[in-house]
Amino acid sequence: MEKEEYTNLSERKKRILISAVEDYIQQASPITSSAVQNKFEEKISTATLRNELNALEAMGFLRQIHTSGGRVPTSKGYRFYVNSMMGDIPLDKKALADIQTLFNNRTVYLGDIINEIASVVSKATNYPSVVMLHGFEKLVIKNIKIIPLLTGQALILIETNSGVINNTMDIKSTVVMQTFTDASNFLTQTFANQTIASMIKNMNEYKQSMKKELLEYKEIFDALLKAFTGLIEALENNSKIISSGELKLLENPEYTENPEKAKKILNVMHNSEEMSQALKHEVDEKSVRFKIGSEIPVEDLQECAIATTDYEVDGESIASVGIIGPQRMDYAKIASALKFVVGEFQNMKTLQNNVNTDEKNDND
Amino acid sequence: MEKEEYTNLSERKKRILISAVEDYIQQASPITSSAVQNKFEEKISTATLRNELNALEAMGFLRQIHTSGGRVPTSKGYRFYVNSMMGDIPLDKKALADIQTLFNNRTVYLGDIINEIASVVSKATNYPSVVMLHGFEKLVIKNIKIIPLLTGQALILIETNSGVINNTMDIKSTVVMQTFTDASNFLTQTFANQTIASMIKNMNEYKQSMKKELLEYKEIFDALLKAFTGLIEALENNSKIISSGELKLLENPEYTENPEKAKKILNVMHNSEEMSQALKHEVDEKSVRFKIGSEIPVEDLQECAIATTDYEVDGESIASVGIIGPQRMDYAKIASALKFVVGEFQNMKTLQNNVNTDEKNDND
DNA sequence: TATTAGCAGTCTTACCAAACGAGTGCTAAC
DNA sequence: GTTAGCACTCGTTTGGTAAGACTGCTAATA
Repeated sequence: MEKEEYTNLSERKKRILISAVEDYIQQASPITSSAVQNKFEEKISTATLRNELNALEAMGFLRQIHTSGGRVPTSKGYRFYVNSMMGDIPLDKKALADIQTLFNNRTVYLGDIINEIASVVSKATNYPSVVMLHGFEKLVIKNIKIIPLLTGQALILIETNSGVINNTMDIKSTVVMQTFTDASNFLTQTFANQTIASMIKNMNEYKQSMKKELLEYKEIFDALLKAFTGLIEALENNSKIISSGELKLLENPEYTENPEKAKKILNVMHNSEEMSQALKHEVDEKSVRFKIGSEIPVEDLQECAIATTDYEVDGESIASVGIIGPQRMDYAKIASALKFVVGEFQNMKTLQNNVNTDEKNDND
Repeated sequence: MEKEEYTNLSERKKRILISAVEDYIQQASPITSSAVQNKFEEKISTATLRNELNALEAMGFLRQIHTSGGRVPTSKGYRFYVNSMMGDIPLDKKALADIQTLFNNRTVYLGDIINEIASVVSKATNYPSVVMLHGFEKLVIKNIKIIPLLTGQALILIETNSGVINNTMDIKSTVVMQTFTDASNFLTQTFANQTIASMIKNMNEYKQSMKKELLEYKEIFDALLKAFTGLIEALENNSKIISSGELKLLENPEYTENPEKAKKILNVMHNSEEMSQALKHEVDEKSVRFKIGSEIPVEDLQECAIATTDYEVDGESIASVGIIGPQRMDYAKIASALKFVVGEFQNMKTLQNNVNTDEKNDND
């Protein structure tokens, strides 16, 4: 349907529309016929441009706020611009080099990695970023270690194919050290190369059919199970949104002039229900996807645009990574930055996993 | 000097000033003679109040923006109010109960604890919070564990008297498992009950004088030393500010009407040099300290007020915890919330440390 | 001497009208 | 199909006025 409408557009109309949208993205003030004239490569009068802009408005790509005030792109206008740009993503070497300085690749914990993704994405795009972990259970377990602390707690470390997950459990002081080592080995042997989801599913079964000599692990199993179901519940309920750079919204005139709008958006950003709606997308081939204005199924974001991509590990999507900004955003730059940053994180993980992925388990 | 000036104030002037400041804190609009009249317990005419307010203005406690527009407290006015209030901090049971729901006491890592303090303080006070770690090296080491991961890195876990510090180091794949266990035990035996500072100082010496049979630890020592000096440098340079709830600034009319001001403040909040200046204070007995307006030695914060307190472990101040807001803030409520929240964190730590602090080291 | 009523003076805010100007739509000519 | 030119629209700025909120001051009062 979109495609058909676009065929109505003459080549020149297309170029004019692109010029117009680009002008608005840069200037943040309504597009006038003379502004387009300055930007446009061919010699063409403002009167002709007015005719063309008028036609584009009639087709729904542009919109006038008031008669004498220039035009502004509609969501449809931005959508056309984005579709026409998506082929050639500019990879500005200088910019990529700048982004590279933002990385800190000493993180091993999944939580830290997610935070770091959010932080780097926001810095690289200059917009608030959001990361939602949705594929936590799909992570593949590589190694499990239970490490007792002096405080009466124990640290549960689960190495996965995407970083280390950690949680704590309370322990009885009667449990002796050897038990933890044995339990770690047993857990690793039992669950290695399973997903978190299947570990949780199987753990109950194992516990039932447990032989006598392993009964001492029961306490640990129980605590572990509790810790993990708790973690997953927490992720599914509230805390699964990680965001960064909220303040960058205030760098854009549309929000400094109207802080109420910014507040609304930032509120939605912390509502996991709505953000989940906003970030959701059909499976398709594109690595970076845009939702523009009315395309976003969340009331308070319909004046915004959202760019999203997936953080994938071993081909599985673990998290959605996105940024939120005004519709007037630099789509090309954002697409390339987002793609690059998330790609780098994926590469980092892949490299690390290859280091000694086939080394045998060594918990003792 | 302050005290002397205050003695010039009649009892009634003091009460009027307190009424006036309170009114402004609640209403956020200039104090008028009739507003004070409504608030004031005694029957007193607006004309008399005008005389009194005029006198208070002459003494520098209040200030008029323009002739016909009511008055606003000066920094000195707020200071008087704060000093006169500091005796009786109200402990609203309901509010404290609300705050208590914000705690999540399953954190074991120092970094997470610091983040959590920032987060809870901000939620409890409704202002942006800042935590600066300044006493990292004063932490006392309890236990050291080096845990190899499958990715060719090793996790360094240092249990201290205030949570676990973690860092990573790269390892050669030739190092065998037993070495890590032995090294952990050796490190713990060597450095337990020393501070981080003295560990770093002594580590080099130990390395020099190391016996032959311990030479295999050298690699680990080197990596460890590198990891730790790196961590400390990072803390001392840039990343030592943890903040939370920046957006809450926009809930106050002084900043929604003037987002530029908010941006300025938020910028300063991420400048460790300036924040360090702003949070610094003389050693004194007070648990919560206020700096008001001109008392803050940072240009861009001179329209603000800052409340700070120390996060202490075993009597040593580890971090400064503070909030930033307009001078028109609810000082009493903030003092009690800040004191309560940080106090709870301190208690939590103390309890945990007491659980099995005298249990012997158990790394194998 | 302290308090108060009353009033004049000051300054802000709201409102309105006029002038301005940026930008459009339309028409007529090319 | 393109363009120059002009009338028109509508937001923005400016200036000027009226209303309202407070204050400072003065003079009367207890």
